[in-house]
Amino acid sequence: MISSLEQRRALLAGVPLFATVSPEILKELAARSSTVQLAPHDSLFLKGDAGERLYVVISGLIRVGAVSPEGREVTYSVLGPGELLGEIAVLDGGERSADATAMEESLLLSLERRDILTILDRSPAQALRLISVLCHRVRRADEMLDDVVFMSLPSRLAKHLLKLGEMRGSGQEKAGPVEIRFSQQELSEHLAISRESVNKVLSKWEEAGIVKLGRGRISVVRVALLQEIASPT
Amino acid sequence: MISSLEQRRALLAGVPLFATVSPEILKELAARSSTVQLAPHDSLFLKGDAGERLYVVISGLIRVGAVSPEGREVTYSVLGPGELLGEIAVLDGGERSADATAMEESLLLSLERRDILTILDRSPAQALRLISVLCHRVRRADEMLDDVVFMSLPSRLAKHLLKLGEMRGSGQEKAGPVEIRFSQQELSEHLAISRESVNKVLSKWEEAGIVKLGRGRISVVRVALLQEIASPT
DNA sequence: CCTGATCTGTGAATGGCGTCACAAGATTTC
DNA sequence: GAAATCTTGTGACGCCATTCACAGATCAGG
Repeated sequence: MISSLEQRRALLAGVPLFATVSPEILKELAARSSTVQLAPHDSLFLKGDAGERLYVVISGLIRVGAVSPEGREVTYSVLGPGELLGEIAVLDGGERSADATAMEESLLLSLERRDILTILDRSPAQALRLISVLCHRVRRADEMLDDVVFMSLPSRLAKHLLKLGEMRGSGQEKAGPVEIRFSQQELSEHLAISRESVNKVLSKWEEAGIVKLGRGRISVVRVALLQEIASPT
Repeated sequence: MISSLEQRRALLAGVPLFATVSPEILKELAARSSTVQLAPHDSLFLKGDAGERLYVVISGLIRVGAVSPEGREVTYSVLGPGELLGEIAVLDGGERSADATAMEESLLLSLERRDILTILDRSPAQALRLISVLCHRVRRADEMLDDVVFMSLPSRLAKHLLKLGEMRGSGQEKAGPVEIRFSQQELSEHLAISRESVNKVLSKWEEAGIVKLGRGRISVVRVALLQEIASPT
């Protein structure tokens, strides 16, 4: 558990967004920050909530998405260590624009809206950094739309697996096959496709020797082949 | 044609983004701005271009989207008078993230990247305004994704027609049926669905008395019914 | 160790939507 | 005014993915 102020300061300093913040302010920010720990499937906030806090992912994976009236889900993005979360509502003062849920054990730092606004107000350089984070969000959202509209189901699944692989793999490197620790049910929810379809595609891939399947686990044996499938062709 | 400096200043002043800019700066901005006139189907820029200019729509409609390798299209958004265009590349210095094309005769004001950056650097208030424009973009992109994933083809078409109707209708009010002046071919491209499907749905609606069809034209007779179809249910 | 709950694996039926193939009116062009 | 080009209208066909309906495997807890 992270409680030491110095630890929190160091974590904030490592976040790209705060790279240009002066040491004094960073220290103050760290002092005003708090931590949130989430177990898998815990919800951080729901679409429509009031949003007074902004989060930085320290460790773990957070899924940002929404649920349709009928209960189907979309995923807008999957965020990992160092990434910002919940900015939209904090910055424009509106409701949460999406649900945020932990995909695994996760630790976040949280900052208050007014602290953020104070910093932005004092430092144009800081505002510009935030602007570029937001630009990145827009680009990513557009890309997501491309994927859903243009790519086949197998391609989208392949791309998702590769992304999950590299997000969790960051640190342990290319030691052997990439392990994805999600059930087929979860994968299908991430991508808004049916569980059965996921299974059929994965089974084919297993036959082809691209992956190995286990309960709640997928080992990607031939990464290059998956990349081929994931590419638009 | 708009060439007078005073006219350009007035136009800029009307854009929400520049509402808090001081009169002197606004005047300078106006002096450094230029205008672009586009005929229907003219391209303003393409995805991948270098983006040194930001645009404000004065009149007309601009479609922002992309084309897949196979030639299919997605639409990220449709922008009308007062809206900003091309911010992403200008702000983060990257390539154009999408294609921008005029859907009808359109007039734009254009500003240079460095002029924008100067303003942002001088005024945190201005940066905050821009941040909220970007937040809006993200929300809209997410909504678009919802629509594509959750809504049926007829619902999406209905929603699109309603949107086009209100974007062009702004000014002429609810005088009689709403007229949409696009061919079924164009509508199908906007929504990344086939022309034939568009036709079949529209034909059903015509039978039901919801719309009246003509060459290159759709009159929405019963707006309320369309709204019903467009709602998620 | 037994019982539910959670996964995975499949096959059959269904349906939405794209593709293909035309046909025929409307517009433009020369 | 004849030809070429757009546009709308429709039916046939097929694919892809969802839904439904099970069955076996594995795991968690009383």
